[in-house]
Amino acid sequence: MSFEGQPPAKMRLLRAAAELLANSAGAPVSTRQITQLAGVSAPTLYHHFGDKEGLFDAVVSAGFEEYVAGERDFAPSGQPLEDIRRMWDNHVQFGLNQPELYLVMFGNIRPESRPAIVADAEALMEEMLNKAAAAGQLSVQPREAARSILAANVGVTLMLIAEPVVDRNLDLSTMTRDAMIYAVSSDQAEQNGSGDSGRSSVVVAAIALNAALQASHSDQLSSSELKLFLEWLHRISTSPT
Amino acid sequence: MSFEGQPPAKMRLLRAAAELLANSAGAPVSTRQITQLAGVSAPTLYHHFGDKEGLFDAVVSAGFEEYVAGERDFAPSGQPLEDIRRMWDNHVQFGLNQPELYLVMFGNIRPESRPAIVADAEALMEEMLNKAAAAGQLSVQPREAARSILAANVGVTLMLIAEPVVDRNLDLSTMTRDAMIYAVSSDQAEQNGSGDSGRSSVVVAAIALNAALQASHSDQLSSSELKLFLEWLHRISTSPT
DNA sequence: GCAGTTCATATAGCGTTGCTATAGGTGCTA
DNA sequence: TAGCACCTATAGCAACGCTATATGAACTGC
Repeated sequence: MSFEGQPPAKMRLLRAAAELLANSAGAPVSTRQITQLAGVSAPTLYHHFGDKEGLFDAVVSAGFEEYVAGERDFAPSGQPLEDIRRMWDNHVQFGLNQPELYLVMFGNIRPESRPAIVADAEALMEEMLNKAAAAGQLSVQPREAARSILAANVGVTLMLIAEPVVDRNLDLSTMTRDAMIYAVSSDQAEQNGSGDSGRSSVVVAAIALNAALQASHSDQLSSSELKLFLEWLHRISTSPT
Repeated sequence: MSFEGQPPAKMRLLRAAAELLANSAGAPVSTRQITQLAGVSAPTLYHHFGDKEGLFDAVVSAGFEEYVAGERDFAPSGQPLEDIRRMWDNHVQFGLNQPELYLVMFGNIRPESRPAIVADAEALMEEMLNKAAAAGQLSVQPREAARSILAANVGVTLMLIAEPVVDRNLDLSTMTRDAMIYAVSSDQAEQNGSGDSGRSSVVVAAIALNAALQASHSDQLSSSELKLFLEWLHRISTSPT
């Protein structure tokens, strides 16, 4: 997190607050700790930031801008939905790397003090989804999809933060992520991310197709063909992960 | 919120805390306010609840147990997925009715102080999902689905709480809810509401499986089997709507 | 080169917070 | 009635967020 370009005391306050917040492990961070670490007196803090929350907002803004900047640096992959997956994962990683910052941002949001950051995050997500919509891959409004996906993203990240580090399981994130994208995209063949989630997506798709075939009395295959088809389907569905 | 059966001072503390918390509009509630309203002195609070957070936990527990009780009173509709929708809506409504309580429960959860309530909520959701799984309507493990849905549910509720009351739009909740259930359920023709995808679920599933197979290099079928399998898949995928 | 203004920082301390060391009362069982 | 838990109160500590006030430095206009 860099705070260049700020007057020295202001910058040192930001740095001190960020550092203490990052290492506080849930304990509240006091203004006295911050001003002491910054080598500065109390009124300086209030001169620059108004109050404690103002300082924290500034820290969060800086952190979030960095996150957004990193987000934008991704070369678009040409697959908007893939970009959105990467965005989701980045969001989760940001939260897990800086849980205190994240809790300040998304854990304590209230109507009267809603950080503009939430709106920024929504806008960023919407921007990505616009590309997906332009490519005909979206079945709902980009704005609504963005809000929906972001809400789920926040919920998942908070849940993961709340879990003891040892049994944090990112499958929760992957699964929810894909569920949201799946539900929002029109071209569901786009699904299944590259890499390690590929196989389990095959299984899911096979399960879905299996169930769909059972219910639909499709007549595209003869009964003998169908029998063999279902057998293969079963073999795929029960393949080891 | 009822606290019957408690010793008088303890009960009055719980009631006072609940009332102040409900009307605090985001402002922090002090132990002095609570003890004064309860007509009790400070040490009494600490005797019964250990510390402030202990008291808040107790308030939250009582509120949540009431919510759970109401949840269980629903006569099962026979359509598990419909019950889950109702459960989701109830959760959101609970959060919007008691935002302060809700933020204490889900907004500030940390590994070292994770309320057992989250686990309870997960268990409750899982219980419902088990019925769906028994009815063959689930394409993923009930436990994972429960965690995933609950995470999204929490995220949506927090987002709605963060919004000014005037432009709160429950469509965010409905859409995310249906997206999660849609993605988690096996029988996607079962979906109501936005079933406007046009294509039959068989086709969608076949397309999905096709794409998934292309990307995953599955070795569950021999190359000749796979060739025929894909051909059939293609035939299903291109069947007339 | 100097007065006026503005910005940045410091000393000291106010009121409130969460919490506790200590002790007194109350009602039960023996 | 003695003893013993349990519950509650008085008084006060250390830490908190924050501010009234004052001092120094840097720039501005003449």
